[in-house]
Amino acid sequence: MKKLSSLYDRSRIPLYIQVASVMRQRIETGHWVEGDKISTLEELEAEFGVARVTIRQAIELLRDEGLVDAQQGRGTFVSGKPKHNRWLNLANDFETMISLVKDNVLERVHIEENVVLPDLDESEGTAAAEYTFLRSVQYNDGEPFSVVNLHLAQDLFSRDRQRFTHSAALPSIVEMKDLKIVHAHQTLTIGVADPETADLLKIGLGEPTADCRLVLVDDGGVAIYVANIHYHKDCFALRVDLLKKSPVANASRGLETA
Amino acid sequence: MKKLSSLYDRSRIPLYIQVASVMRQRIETGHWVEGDKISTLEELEAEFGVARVTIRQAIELLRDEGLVDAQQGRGTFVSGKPKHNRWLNLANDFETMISLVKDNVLERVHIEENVVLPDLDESEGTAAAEYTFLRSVQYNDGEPFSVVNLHLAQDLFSRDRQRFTHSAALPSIVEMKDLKIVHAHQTLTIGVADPETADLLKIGLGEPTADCRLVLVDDGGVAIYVANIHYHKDCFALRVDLLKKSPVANASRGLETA
DNA sequence: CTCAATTTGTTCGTATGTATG
DNA sequence: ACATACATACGAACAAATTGA
Repeated sequence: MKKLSSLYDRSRIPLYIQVASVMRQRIETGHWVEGDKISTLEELEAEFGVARVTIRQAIELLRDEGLVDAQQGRGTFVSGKPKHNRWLNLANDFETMISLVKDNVLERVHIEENVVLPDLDESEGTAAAEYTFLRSVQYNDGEPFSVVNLHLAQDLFSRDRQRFTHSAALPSIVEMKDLKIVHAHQTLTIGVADPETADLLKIGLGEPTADCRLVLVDDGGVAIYVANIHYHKDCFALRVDLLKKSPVANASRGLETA
Repeated sequence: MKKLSSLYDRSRIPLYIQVASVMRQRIETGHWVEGDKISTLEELEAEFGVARVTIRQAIELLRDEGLVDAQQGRGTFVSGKPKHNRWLNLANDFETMISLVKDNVLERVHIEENVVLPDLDESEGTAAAEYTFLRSVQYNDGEPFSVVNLHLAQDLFSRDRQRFTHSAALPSIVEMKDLKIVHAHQTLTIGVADPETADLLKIGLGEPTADCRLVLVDDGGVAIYVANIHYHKDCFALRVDLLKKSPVANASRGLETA
């Protein structure tokens, strides 16, 4: 039998899904424009190095999503763009971050007091004795776009249980005048959704997410705020202005990037 | 439990791969520590709500990766962490970026002169009449970690063909004293690998990548440098210092470089 | 209008992969 | 380990719709 394509060997994800992903991206990025006739099955067959039926399966997927319209004898045409909600969620400075977070609609799904920090940090301060673990889901237009797993120093949480329980923690923290944040940083990576995250974000298990680790350290060198945030990959974009030293002026939500 | 069965509906990725992803993540995050005996097949079976054989298939995958060691009659033990090479490739300011790029080992895989910019930009300057398209792969330790698709204004390229052909473009550009960059920004999203990118990065078709669009605009408002960079998801991390050097004193928001 | 070329749609047979019990 | 069911992928052939010479 013919070997499966070499690309397929590298990831065991079904071929037709891989192909569909690529075609979907081409539509999204405008490489294939709406109304255009895309390559014929034979061309695609050759380009991707897969069987005709496999291409058809991929097109079938896109058709179900309303992205293409295949007409016998004529060709396959792009019939729409995937609605992508790219919100600029992340900020490059503390001020912007606070202002963004303040308006977030969130739902606390889990709270557990008096826990220890599970994964000790490397060089981002020392751990407090006890933390409160808070998991929340952030919504935009009723759709979940991120899951926040926050370890908040227990003594901080105890100071205003009510507020920390029902609203975003960050604004509450900055309002504590006696508290000095001497260090704050974000590290962004790409991860995969575990069962809980997948469930909360309504995505598939193992699908990619933008993972952001946000740590605040006080003047005692203690990591008082350790958050692991998983963003839905389609609801995430980060814009960095490379020349301006001042905060980016993009405080508005719902801003399109493409 | 059929909790996972419903998750499975959302992503047609084979179940045992999804399960393996989760287990891999547990090892990576330290939820399962090296040397530990992980849950028995029966427990996992119950937790994930899948058949015993499916769990075994997942464990088989992890065993091939050297992450676990299954011993008949004893149990399955964590035998190692996935080695991930997380290099901090991206920068938040222009100077840092240049210094990072300068040392990059890259291989030009494709050059095409006198092309037009394919996807016109939204609000990031006007397009030049003609561009040179350069595709290169960046290596670290012999492993490819990013693919750069660059559209460079044709007149710039013509000024030093030799150099642009064989080394990174960014340093060459900043050295042109008569050229004024008035705007530079990066936008980061999560995308999927198309056939060429997958081939060059040695990953599977449709696997997630960190996509970075980098645009430089000169004092004429022309986008002279438009790059779409695809980073291997495991070779990518972006660290943002939220307090450092950023004027937290919100008053100082002047200093326009235009 | 017919013919031929093009292009999508359908079906068959076969092999292998996935998942259950 | 086995039996079963269904999904995935291939190649090839054929059917049906469209287009234009």
